[in-house]
Amino acid sequence: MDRHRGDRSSSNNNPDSGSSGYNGRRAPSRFSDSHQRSHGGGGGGYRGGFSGGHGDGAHQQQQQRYHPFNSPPNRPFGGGDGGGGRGFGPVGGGGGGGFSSGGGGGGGYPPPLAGQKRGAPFSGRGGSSPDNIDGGGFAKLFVGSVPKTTTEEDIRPLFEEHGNVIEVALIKDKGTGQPKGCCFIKYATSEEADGAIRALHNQFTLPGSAGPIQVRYADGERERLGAAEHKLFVGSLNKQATESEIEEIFAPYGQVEDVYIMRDEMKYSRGCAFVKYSHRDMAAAAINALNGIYVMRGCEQPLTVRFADPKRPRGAESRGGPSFGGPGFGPRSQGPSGYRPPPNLSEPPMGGRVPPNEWHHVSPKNIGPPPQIGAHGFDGHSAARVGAPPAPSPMGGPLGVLGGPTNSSLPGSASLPLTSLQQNSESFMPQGPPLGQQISPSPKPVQSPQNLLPPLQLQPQQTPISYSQTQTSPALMPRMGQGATPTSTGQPSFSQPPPFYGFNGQVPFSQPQAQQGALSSAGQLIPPNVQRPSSLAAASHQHVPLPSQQQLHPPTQQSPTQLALSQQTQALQASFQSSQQAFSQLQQQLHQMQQQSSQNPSQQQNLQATKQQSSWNGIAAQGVNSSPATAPSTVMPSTTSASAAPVNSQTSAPLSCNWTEHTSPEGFKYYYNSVTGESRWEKPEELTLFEQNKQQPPKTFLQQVQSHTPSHPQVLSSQQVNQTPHIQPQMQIHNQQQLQHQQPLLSSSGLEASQDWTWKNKPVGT
DNA sequence: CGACGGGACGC
DNA sequence: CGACGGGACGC
Repeated sequence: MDRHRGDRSSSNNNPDSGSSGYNGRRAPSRFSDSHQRSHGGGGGGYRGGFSGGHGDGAHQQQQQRYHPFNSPPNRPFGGGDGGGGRGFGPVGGGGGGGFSSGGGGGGGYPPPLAGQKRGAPFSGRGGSSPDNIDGGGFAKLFVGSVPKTTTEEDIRPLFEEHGNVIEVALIKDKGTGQPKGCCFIKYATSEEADGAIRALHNQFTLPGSAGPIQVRYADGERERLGAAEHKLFVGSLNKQATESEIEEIFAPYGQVEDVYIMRDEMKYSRGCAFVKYSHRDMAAAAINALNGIYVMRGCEQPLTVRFADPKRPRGAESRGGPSFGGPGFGPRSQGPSGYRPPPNLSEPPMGGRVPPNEWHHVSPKNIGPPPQIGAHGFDGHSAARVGAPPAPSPMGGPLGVLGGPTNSSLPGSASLPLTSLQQNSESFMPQGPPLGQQISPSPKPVQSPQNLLPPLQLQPQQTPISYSQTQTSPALMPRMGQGATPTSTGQPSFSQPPPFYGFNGQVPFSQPQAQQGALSSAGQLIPPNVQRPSSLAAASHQHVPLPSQQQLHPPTQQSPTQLALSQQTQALQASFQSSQQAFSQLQQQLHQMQQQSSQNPSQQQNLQATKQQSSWNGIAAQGVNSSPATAPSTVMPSTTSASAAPVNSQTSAPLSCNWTEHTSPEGFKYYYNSVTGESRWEKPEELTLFEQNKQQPPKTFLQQVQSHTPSHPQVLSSQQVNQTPHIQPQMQIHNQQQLQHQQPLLSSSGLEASQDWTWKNKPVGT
C-alpha cells in the first residue's frame, strides 16, 4: 500500500499534492522559481517590492505581484496576471497551481469585494471554490516576516492575487497589543492557498522587513485539510480486518492513500477506520457504492461509510457550516432520502459560510437524485456528487450507468463479466446458499494466513437496490466475496456458483475489447497521478464498482476554460477508474477460469500476480517492467500458454508496457510510466515496441486483453479529448452493455476460485 | 455505533 | 523565525 505517499510526499512546493496534483507534478519540466528567490532576499529585497517598484524587469511575475502594493491598498486585486501566467497546463509551468481551481481561478473568481477590507468573512468566492472546500471549509496560511508596521491593507492585496482572501488576521500580542510580526490568511480553498504559497513564499519582502515573507500552512492545517478532504470514516468493519483488506474494498473507487484502523489500547480494532483517497470524487463514489451496502464477511451490518469529521471539529470551522453536528450524522439510518441539497450548496456564491459541508450531506447512502452533471456548477458539485449517484433501482437500465452508477458499482459491477456469472448462476442454479458456504471455507483457509480475514463481500439483500434491474446482476459480486461463512448472511441467491463456467480459454473477444476500449481511452487521458497501479489493481476483486456519475460529471467550477478542462479531466479519471474496475473484473474472470482449469493453488497465486499486472498494465498498456512480484510465468494453465509467456518476458516484444501515452490538457502528448511515475515527453522505446507487438493477432484471452489496450490508444484518446465529458459516459455504457450481453460464459466452478482469489489478492500487489 | 496515527510543510 | 484575533451558526 502506498499509504502516506500522497500529499505529503510531494515535496515542498506542492502543497497541493492531492488535488491539483497532476498537472504540475509529473510533468517533465516544471518551471522552477528558483531564480526568483535566488536573490537572497535580504534587505530591501529586490522586490523592492512594492515600495518602489524598481525591481528588475526580469521578473515579470514579481512585478505583477507587487503591483498591488504600489497601488493603494485597496486596489481590487486586480486580477492581473492571474490567469495568463499560470495556465494550467499540465505541465508546464505554471502548472503548479493546478488548474483545479486556484490559480486558474484567477479568472474565475469574481473579485467581488475587492474593496472590502475586512469584515466580510466571506467574500465572495463564489465560483472559485470548486471542490475544494476542504475540510474546514477554508485553508489557513501562516505568514511570517511581516513587519510590525504592516497593515491588512498592505498585505491583503498581495494574497488576493491568488484567491479570495476570506480573512486576514494580523496577530498582536494580547497583552501589549503589539503586532507580533506574523499574520494568518484564510482562503476558501486549499488550491488557492497552495497557489499563494508557491507564488509568495520567500518571494516578497514587505516594506520595513528584513526578509521575504514566509508563507506556509498554519500549524495543523495540512493535517486538518487533508483529513477533511478525502477522508472517509468507515464503521461496521470486521474487527479482524487488516488495512490491506480494507484497502481492497475501497480501491475500486480510487486511489487509496491511507487506511487507518482505529484500535484500542490493546491494539484491537474498534471496528472502524479512516480511509483516505487521493481525490474527493473517489471518496464520494465509495460512499455511494459501499455505505449501507457492503457487508464484510463475518459482519452482520453493512459498512458505514461517510466523510470523516474533521479532526479538529472545534475551532473555527465548526460553525461555519453545518458541519457534522447536523443532521447527517445519525449513524446509520440516515435519511434515506436524504439527499437534499444542502442549503449552502444551493447558493453558490456565498452561501452562507463556506461550503465545507459537503460531507455531511453525503452520508446518505445511495440516495440522491442523479444530479445531472455539471449542472450544478458551483458547490453543488460536492453535494451532487455524493448524493446523486446512487439512485438505484429506478434508474436501472442504461441510465443506471450514468445516473445510477453508483449502484452499478456494487452490483452493477456485474455489468461486466461478472454479470455473466450471475446470470448463469441465477438461471441455472438456484441453489444459492450452499455454494457460498462451501466455497469459502474449503479452499482458502489453507492458502494464506492472511485469511484471517475473510474477504468481504456484499450481501445481496443489502443492496436491495437495484442493480438488479439493470442488466447487471447483483449477485455476482457477493458471491465472489463471500468466501467463507456465507451462510450467515445468507443470501441464497447468489451464493451459488455458476453452474458451469466454461471458460476454457476462450473468452469472447468482445469483452476484452470493450473493456479495453475503455481502458485505453482512460489510460491515455488520465492524468498520471491519478493512480497507482498497485492498490487499484489489487483491489478490484470483490465488487467492481463502476464509476459513479459523480465522477463523470464533476461539477467543479472554474473559469470556463478550466471548467472544461477540469470536467474533462474528471471525466477521464472517472472513465479511467471505471475501466480499471472493468479490467479487474475481467481479471477476476480470468482468474476463475484459470483456476478452474487448474486448481492448483500455487498457480493461482501466479495468476493473481499476472492478473494484477495485466490489469494494471492494461491500463497503462502493458508494462514492461512489470515486476511481477510473483512469478507470472506459470500462469494460465488452461487458458493459453501463450499468454503466460508474453506476460513475463518482454524481451523482444513486450507484452506489457508500463508506459502509456497521454494527452495533456493543452493537447500535447506525453508519456507516463504507471509503475515508476515517471513522465516524459518523448515516447519511450518500450512503448513503441509494445505497440508494435500488440499488432499481432490475439490468441488468448489475455493476449487480447493486453493487446487491445495499447493498440488503439490514439484514436480513443483523441476522441475523448475532443469530446465532452458527457460523451464518455455513453461510451462506457456501451461497453458495458456489450460486455454483459456477450459474456455468457464464465466459469462456474469459479466460485471457489474466486474465493481463493479473493483471499489471495491482497498480498500480491503490495 | 466504532471518530483520528504517523510523519510531516522549508529555509 | 513571527503562531491564533475578532466576531460569530442555529438548533
